[in-house]
Amino acid sequence: MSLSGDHYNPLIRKLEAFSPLSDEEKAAIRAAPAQLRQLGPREDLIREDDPPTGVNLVLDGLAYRYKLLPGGRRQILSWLAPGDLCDTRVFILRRMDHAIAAFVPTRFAIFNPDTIAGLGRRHPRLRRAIWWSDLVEEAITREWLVNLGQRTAVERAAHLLCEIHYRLRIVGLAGDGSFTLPVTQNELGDTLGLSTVHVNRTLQELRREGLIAQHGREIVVLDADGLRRIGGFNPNYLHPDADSEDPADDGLWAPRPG
Amino acid sequence: MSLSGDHYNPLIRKLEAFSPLSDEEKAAIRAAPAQLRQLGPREDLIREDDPPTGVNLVLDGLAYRYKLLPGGRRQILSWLAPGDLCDTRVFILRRMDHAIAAFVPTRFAIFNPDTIAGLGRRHPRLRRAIWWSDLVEEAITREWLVNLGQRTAVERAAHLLCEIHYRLRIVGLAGDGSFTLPVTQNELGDTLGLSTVHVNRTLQELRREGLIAQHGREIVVLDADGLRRIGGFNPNYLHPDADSEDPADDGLWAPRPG
DNA sequence: CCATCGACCTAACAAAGGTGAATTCGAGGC
DNA sequence: GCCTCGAATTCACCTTTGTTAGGTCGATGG
Repeated sequence: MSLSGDHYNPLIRKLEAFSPLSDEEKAAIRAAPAQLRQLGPREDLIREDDPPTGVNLVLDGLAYRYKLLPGGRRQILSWLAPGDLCDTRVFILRRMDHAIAAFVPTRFAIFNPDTIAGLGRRHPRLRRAIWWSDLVEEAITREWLVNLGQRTAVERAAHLLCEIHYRLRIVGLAGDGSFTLPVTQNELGDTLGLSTVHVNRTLQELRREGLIAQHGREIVVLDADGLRRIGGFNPNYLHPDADSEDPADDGLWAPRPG
Repeated sequence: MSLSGDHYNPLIRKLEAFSPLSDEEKAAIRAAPAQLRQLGPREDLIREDDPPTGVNLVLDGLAYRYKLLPGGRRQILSWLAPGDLCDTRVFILRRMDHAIAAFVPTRFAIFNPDTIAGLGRRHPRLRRAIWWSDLVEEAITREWLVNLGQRTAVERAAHLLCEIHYRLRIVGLAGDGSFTLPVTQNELGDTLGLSTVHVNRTLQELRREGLIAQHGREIVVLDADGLRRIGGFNPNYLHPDADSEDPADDGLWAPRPG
């Protein structure tokens, strides 16, 4: 398949948060051949020690990277939202050092690394945008390290909610006031390095303070500023800035004429 | 300057852990023009919000990435050892989302991004090796997330010691039995997400269990297996495997003939 | 209607780790 | 040899978070 039939392509939406794309660039993305893979809830896309397969793009749903430890412990390393393009270079490695799975039914487009390479080669602005999305993923991981290392339970939870709300808004999956958080408290705990019981206490505190309300799996943000303040959330690490360079001048890592 | 005068180039040593390099490839690295920067202890190379400058290579000493939080909290995000090539693509971003500083007097070679791009363009095997070192840095950050999220203080410390010992050995800066850990307990705490007092208790426990001994800043590994077991250290995430691909066949992201 | 199952929630208690304030140690400078 | 200073160490106490165990609720299926 290719993505050409998709009325709505979340990758385009995501990359345009960095740099506007021409019709030709968008068409190139839509025309890129990909394999479609549909996962049910809690199903693995790829496991630790498996050889990497391709470049994964989340189309809808919600996925996560994780690592298991002896004793049944699990750390969730990142959340992958629609529009997130994962592992653009991981084919270099012999095997995965972590696994990827879906929280809820999730569709992936799986590209051959050559396909992504070709897009970058033919469209310098796409190459820059893809690198930007790689760099943002790395920055998110670092910020999560800050979260686990320095923040209290309430701060961690508030920070995560701000980040997810922000990321979902970029791809049009959340409004200003609310969003869907399709994960259990146990999964939140494995994300935040907290026990399920303490996640429960922590969410209660956020509700008691009037920062959020929950209706099922819908999170209503009652006090966005307060949530940001508690979590110490500063979106700079998501690098929302529009691209500043003229891509025509950008020959980095690209073939040189002659 | 270039690195040509350096009798010993830690980048070559590091990259050869992935893939053996030809004399021509090594010569290309040595000939790459770079700016030398020498930092004193606790001095910053670059601060959060600064625009990225270039691609940084640690030549000797020991450096770290970190992020500050209100209230004087600090999380150290990674340690940068000699041979670590940092931020090969960060020039894409407008500003740094974290800072880099030195633990001890440290020398850096700072490359123009174009220089690194050129190396990769002309030497496919170098490009692969540099990507590998990027991917390993990302994997280390993920493993640190596991460390902070799931492991107890003693486990965290043991894991960090195993990792650092391993990484220093790769570049010939440690033998099997001991290595230098030139950081204070306060800095260890900001790395491990622990208070200084608790780092002290934790190191005492590792000594009491006969796993390590300390002579000043020298760590003597008395029971390497025990330390690995306690820390749950599995070096797979450092991807020590030699490269398996024939670089001649590797045209990914590279200019295509014709 | 009833049984089942997963998720959410609660409570009592235990353990890990943080805090603030000394005190000791050790290397370098005089 | 003595002083100084940062780092390591110790202590008493406290807070946060984990653990174990149970209970409630709602959706699903027989």
